[in-house]
Amino acid sequence: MRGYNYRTDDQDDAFDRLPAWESLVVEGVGEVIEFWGFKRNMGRVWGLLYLRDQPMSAAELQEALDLSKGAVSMITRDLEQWSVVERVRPAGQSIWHFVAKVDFVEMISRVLKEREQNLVERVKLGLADAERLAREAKADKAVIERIARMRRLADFMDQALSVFLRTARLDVSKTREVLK
Amino acid sequence: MRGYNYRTDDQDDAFDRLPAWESLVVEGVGEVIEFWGFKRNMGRVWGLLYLRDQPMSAAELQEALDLSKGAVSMITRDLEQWSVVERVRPAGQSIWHFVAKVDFVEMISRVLKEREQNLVERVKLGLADAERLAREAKADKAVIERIARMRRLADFMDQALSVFLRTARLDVSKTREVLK
DNA sequence: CAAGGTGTTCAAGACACCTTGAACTTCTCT
DNA sequence: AGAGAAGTTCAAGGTGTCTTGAACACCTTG
Repeated sequence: MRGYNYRTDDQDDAFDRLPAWESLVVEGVGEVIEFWGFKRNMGRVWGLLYLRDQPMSAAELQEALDLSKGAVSMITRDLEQWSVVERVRPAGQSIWHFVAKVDFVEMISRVLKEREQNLVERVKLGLADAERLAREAKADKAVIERIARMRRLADFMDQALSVFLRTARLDVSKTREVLK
Repeated sequence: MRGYNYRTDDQDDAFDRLPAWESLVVEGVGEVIEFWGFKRNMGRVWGLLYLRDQPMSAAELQEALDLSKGAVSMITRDLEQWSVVERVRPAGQSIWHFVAKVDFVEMISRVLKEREQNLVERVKLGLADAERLAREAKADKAVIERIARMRRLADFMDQALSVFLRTARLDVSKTREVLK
């Protein structure tokens, strides 16, 4: 998988700033998140916030995860938009802090579904057009049939993913709050 | 999603070389394949071979899909390795031709499963280490519990994907050969 | 086995995506 | 309202991945 990791000023990386177990968790979540098509650092930030279970400021995140100021700003904004992180202001503090929310599987589901639906929709329309055009052009009957079969395959893809997402959510909620 | 598309010598692209319906199918398959993490051109090649349902030479593929010679060689090799394309030599021909095989969903399943299993395995090991280290370091009990919960989440991910893949294969085989 | 075409490899290049860091904006407190 | 800190934006640069194209290796046929 692809992985970006700038800011490796020699051995001055995250492994030196965090207890070993925190590094392991943070990097693990980062990889999983990346697998699902998000930015690795979104996972790292969420992971640390979840593990610590206490509000952290942008500066603290920047230090702990060895990110730039800008990166922290953008990543927290993303996480907030996906509502897996919340921005809070502890009593008597003027600085925003972040806390992890736990509807994490929700986020993956939502995005995956959305991305996949856009795609399948588009492809299905394309295949419908293709079928029509092939008919108009009096293409071979077998060709038209194969296009029709592909449309069916697209439907299956859709269904299978729905089942997957339903299962994922179910599994997670079944055990009464895996996280938190 | 990412998409590469070199070799766009002005309007000299694939849309001019193929009947419109073929372009639609080819590009559609390309997009779907890309969604699943493969190279777009793998999908385009397989799509055309499937649609045409007749052996095509490397030169024909190159011309039809506007690829370079090297690209055709590498892509067909990939597809062959995933056994979704077969290399044949029509009677009395010295040139290799390619034909589409139909275990396409199989390919996606196999690869997805493999990729995901590698990842989950690695992450689970990491989380196990993390838990051990946290214990040894006498970290807060709640922290340890949260790490344990994450391990459970990883298991769920595993299961959910298994269900997805099983469903996909089932759906496809249930209807007796969607493709072909 | 020699010539010419067919097929493969791989370094260089192209592209999309991510991150940086400094300029800029907004906020907070006095 | 002003100073300084907190937070955001975005052009420039970095990184990984895919493609190109030419050099090379391999066939095949006469």
